This record gives sequence, C-alpha cells and structure tokens, in this order.
Amino acid sequence: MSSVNLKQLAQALDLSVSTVSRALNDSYEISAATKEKVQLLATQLGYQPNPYASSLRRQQSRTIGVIIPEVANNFFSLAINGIEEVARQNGYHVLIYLTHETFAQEQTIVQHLANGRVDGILISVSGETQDAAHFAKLRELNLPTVFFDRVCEEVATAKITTDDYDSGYRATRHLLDMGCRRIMHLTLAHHLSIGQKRMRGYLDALRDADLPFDDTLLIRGGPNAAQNTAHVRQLLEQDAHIDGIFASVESLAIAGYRACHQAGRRIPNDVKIIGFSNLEMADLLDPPLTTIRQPAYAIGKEAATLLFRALLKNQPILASQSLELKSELVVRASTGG
Amino acid sequence: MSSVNLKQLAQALDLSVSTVSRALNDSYEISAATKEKVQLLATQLGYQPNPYASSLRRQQSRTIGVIIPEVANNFFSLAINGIEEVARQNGYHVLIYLTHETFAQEQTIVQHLANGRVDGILISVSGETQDAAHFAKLRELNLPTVFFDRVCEEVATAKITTDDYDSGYRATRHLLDMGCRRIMHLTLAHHLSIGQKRMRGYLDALRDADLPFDDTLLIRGGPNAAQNTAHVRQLLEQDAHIDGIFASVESLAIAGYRACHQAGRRIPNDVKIIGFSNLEMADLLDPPLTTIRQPAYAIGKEAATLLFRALLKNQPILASQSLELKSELVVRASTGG
DNA sequence: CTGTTAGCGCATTCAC
DNA sequence: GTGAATGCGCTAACAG
Repeated sequence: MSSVNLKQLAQALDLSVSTVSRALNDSYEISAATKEKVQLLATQLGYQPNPYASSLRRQQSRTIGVIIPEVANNFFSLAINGIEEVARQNGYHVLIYLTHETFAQEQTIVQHLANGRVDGILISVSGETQDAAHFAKLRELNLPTVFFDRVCEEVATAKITTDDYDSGYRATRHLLDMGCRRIMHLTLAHHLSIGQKRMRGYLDALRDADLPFDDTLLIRGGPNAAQNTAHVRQLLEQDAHIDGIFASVESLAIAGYRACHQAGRRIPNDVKIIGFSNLEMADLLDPPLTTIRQPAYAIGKEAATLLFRALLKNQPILASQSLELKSELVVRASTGG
Repeated sequence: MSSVNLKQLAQALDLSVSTVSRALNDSYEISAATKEKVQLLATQLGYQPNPYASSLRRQQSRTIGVIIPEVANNFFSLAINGIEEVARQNGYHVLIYLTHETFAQEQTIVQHLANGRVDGILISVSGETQDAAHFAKLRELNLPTVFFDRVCEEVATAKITTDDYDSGYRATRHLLDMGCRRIMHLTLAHHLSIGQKRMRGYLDALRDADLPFDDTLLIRGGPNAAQNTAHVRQLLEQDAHIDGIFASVESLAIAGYRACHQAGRRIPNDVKIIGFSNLEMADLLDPPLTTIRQPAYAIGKEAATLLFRALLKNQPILASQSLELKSELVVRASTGG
C-alpha cells in the first residue's frame, strides 16, 4: 500500500489528522491557506487515501459488482465497455464475476456480494437460473440491483433488455417473407424470459402466417458448440423440408452454418439463416449473415446509469424504470436469410 | 452490508468477540466445541465478515486488478475468462479497468491502484504506451505485477506473451510459400514490443526470401475501423502489385478484407490475407481466413497463476519467469492466405 | 477555523 | 482455552 497516510501528513504539517482529512476532502470549514498547504504536501508525497479504511468508515465501497455468464461473446464484451465507462465517470470501481452459465456459481457469487463489498450489482443471469430465491437477500439488504439482457422476471427491480419478443417476431417474419415455410428455432436459455420472449415472437409470426408450429423444429442448445452443430445437422438430415433457421444467439447461428455445410444444404438457396448477433463482420461470412443486432454497449451504459442514479442520488430502483431498447434487423442482401 | 457482525455473534453466544473471530478463522487455540457452536450460529445467521474491515486490518485485499485496453476483442475476452477462473479458485476478487488504448488512462489507473486496493496487477499495455515511468511506483511498493500479451520490455517483471517474432515469421513465410511477392503489413501497436516483434518476423522472412522491404507496404492502423479500411484500400489502388496482406491484429485483417472487396481485388486469387485472430469462425469467412491463433485463455491463466504464486506463496516475481506461449498457424485450405 | 474523541469491524497481542 | 485491549486508516460528531 501507499506508505504515506494521514497521520504522517498531519505530523509533517503540525496539524491534526482530522484537519488534514477535511482539507483533502475540500471541507468548507477549512481555510483556503491550510487547504493549499495540505494539498501541496499530499501531492508531493504522493498521498493516496487507503480505500479500505475509507470504505469501512463510510460504509460504502464505491465499487459495483458485475455478474455475467461469460465474456467470450461479443454482447458481453460490449456491455462491459459501457458499464466500465459509466463507472469510471462516477469514480466507481468494477468487480467482475463470471458464472460460466451455472446456477451454482451464480448463487455463490450473489451471496458473497451481500457483505458490503459492493454498493450495487449489475447482473445478467446464467442460462440455468430458474429460481430467484438467491436474489431475496439483495432486496433485504437494500442492495441496488439492475438486471440486463438476461433478466429474472420474478425480481421486482429495474431491467434493461432488448425488445426480445419483437426481435423474434421480426426475424421470423423476415424469413417467412423470404419464402421460408419450415423454420428451425435454435435456443439456448430456454427457461429464461429472454429465450421465451424470442420464442413467442417466433411462434406468433408463424401463427400470423397461418403456419403450424412443429415442436420437432425446436432445438435447445448447450454450451458445447460441436454438440450443437451435430444436433442441428441431425435434424437437417432427418427433415429435408427445413428451409430456414432462426438462431437465438450468435453461437447457434454459427452452429447452423456448420450444420448446413456438413449436411450439404446450401445457404441461402436451400436454407436461410438469421441470428441474434453483434458480430461486426457478419457481412463477411459466407454467405453474409442477416442479424438482429442488440445495442449491447447502450444496454451496459443504461444499466449502469440507472444503478448510479440509485447510488449517487439515492433514488430507489424501481421495476417501473425498466427499459426495453430497440434491436436492429440488419439484412445482408445476398443471403436472403 | 450484511447486518450481522462479530459483536452480535459474540453477544448471542455469550462469548468475546475475539473468541468468535478465532473460532471462525479456525484457530488452533479454540476448543472444538466452541468452534462448532460458533460456526453453527454464524451460518444460521448468515454471517459474512466485512471485507473492508478485514482488509484494513490484514493489510491485504484479496483482490487483483486487471488492466486491459478494451474488451471488445476476442483475445481479451478469453484472457479474462482465464484470469477470473484462477482468481476465483484462489479466493480472490477481480477488479477490471479499461484504458481504451490511451496512455493517459493507463497512467491514471496504475497510479490509483498503488493505494492498497489490490494485492497484485495483471496488465496488457495500451497501444499508446511508450514510457514506463508510471510502473516504477508499483515496483517501489512491491506490488506484484505481471504483464501479458502487450508487455513493457523496460519493466523487470514477469511477462506472458505469445511467440510473436516466430508468429510473424511463420505467417509471412506462409504467404511467401503461397507465391506472394509483395506483402502489405498492417500493424496497430507499432511502438510496442509486440508490434515490433511481429514486424521483425515479417522483415526477416522477407530477407530470407531475398525480397526487399518496401516501407510503403507498411500501414499503421488506428482505432477507427473505417479509416483503416480506407487506408488499406488506397494503398491497394495505388499499388497493383500487392498480392498479400499480413495483419497484426484481427480488426486489421477484417479491414483488409473490406478494402480488397472495395478495391475489386479478389481474395485469394489477387491478394491473400493472413491475420492474428482468435475468431472461432474464421473458417466461415468469405473466403476463410488463415489465422495465427494465440492461446488467449492459457495466457490469462498463466499470467494469473504466476501472480498468485507471488501472492500466496510469497515468491517474488522475476523477469526470468516470463513465458512465451506457442501460437498456432491455422491454415484454411481454400484461401491460400 | 481547528483539535479532541470516538468508532467503523476485524485480527491479534497480551494477559489470565 | 478465553477475554480485554489495541489499532489498521479514516471520517464525523462535538467542542471550542
């Protein structure tokens, strides 16, 4: 740690510790002269307050916790950028925790953050999460929490999401407009509201097109990319009529690509693909991938901003402050998908 | 914060605070009976020690800081995964800071971490960093630091990198083997050792093939993707003999693709491209991109492991512990690039 | 305007 | 084996 502390400054200046403290905190009750003197020496000696002493005393950490499933994914990378930026602007620090998509880890982490280590939490729940009991304690402790992207509907707090139902509807509708009649739906977080909303969009689009829903067209992916690909391929080989794929996440869109290649189905002639993805270079894929692009950076920023309103202005976080940001359907001409 | 503290436990059990503290820390001087009693009540009441009080007292935070340029990039995403995993295994927390590739931010962040907030630092320097003065304080304070990927040669501490010179050589050599004779080199961090090593690999490969080096073939990219693309395109249009591109980072490889498309140069017929990249789906690009793939996850893990050896076993971190991990040249058949 | 005092919650030294 | 006392470094209430 920084070796110089308040006491040393005080001795060197022949002042009391509290005066020095107040001078450094720019308190109104200190004369301009002493303030200057103190601040000068402080910078000279490179004084930095001990954050833990300060946190202990103030009962606040100037730190937020961010809990996400995984970083190895464009969406969360961008979201973190947004979060970190807002945090820094407000003089806060960011602790990061990964659940690796497991419920157990999520529980442990949430539990461990209920000890004062952080003043607030931003969380995107794991794919396994079905139960919200572990969030109860946060509420009890009045620990401000904002969900983003992957939310827990049961918890009454603010949630920043994309218009998932609409996105699912528009994506499916687009495939239908391109002539698809038998559209596979690939989903990861099937018991999360995000997955369900996207799927409802898919179902409603089918219904509005007077097409029946066939649940054999539904594939629930897992964390293993190769397995997902194999699964999709198998279905493609079983069902020659499949002419479209709507992937709920980027990795599954890729699995769709690979599966088509392996099954000898040409994209977009035989099968058209559309997927949620924040990939910059989707247009360079072969063929270009039509994507639903989420405003990932904005989601991170909005979530953080909401949290800091609570932390800095002491506004409670209400479910009514939830935001649903618009996603963008980016059609890449040549694919049709 | 967690509302129950040592004092309350002590009162409820009719014990002294110190006994309770020792019981919870499994001290040898406490009887098995009391230990059990104490631990039982502690779990019942959901006691969690206040981390800041504990840190203040122990003079250590069980927290490490990770400083990186940006997360919006596959390499750092994977590295973070590796780091977080090792940290959690060792019961440590991870604070994350982004420099956004600017030197000023890097300075500020490094400076701010020299106050005891973290017990150790993992850093990948910004593209602008040329001066290592801001790291001096870390050394002074004996704050264990490990560089990874983008290192600062001047600082005498451990560094985990890829075999950048070799990678650059192999990449260039591969293009030469495929018949390229006029190879553009795109680099981002040109004054960083990582950029220079890759370039030296490029230069030596040219020399070994008895080809002259033409510095008009060198493009120094910036943070703006569109600008980079425009720059590459311009050069392609000026110089019709260019038949290869070696991109030092993923984003520049993509810029190369776009530029070729715009300039009407066919890949790989007219121009072959090879780039550093951890993109899983490089084989799905049109045409597939031959990549030098860095062991990003392993780099994160190794760097963290080294740091924790210092933190937990009190071993000093030495420059001699530096590691150079092997990258992998992944040739995608159809491109030739 | 400045100093004295107290205490945040915990770990540890010293007593017994 | 347990309790009392001390202090990590800082902030804040209370005097003056």
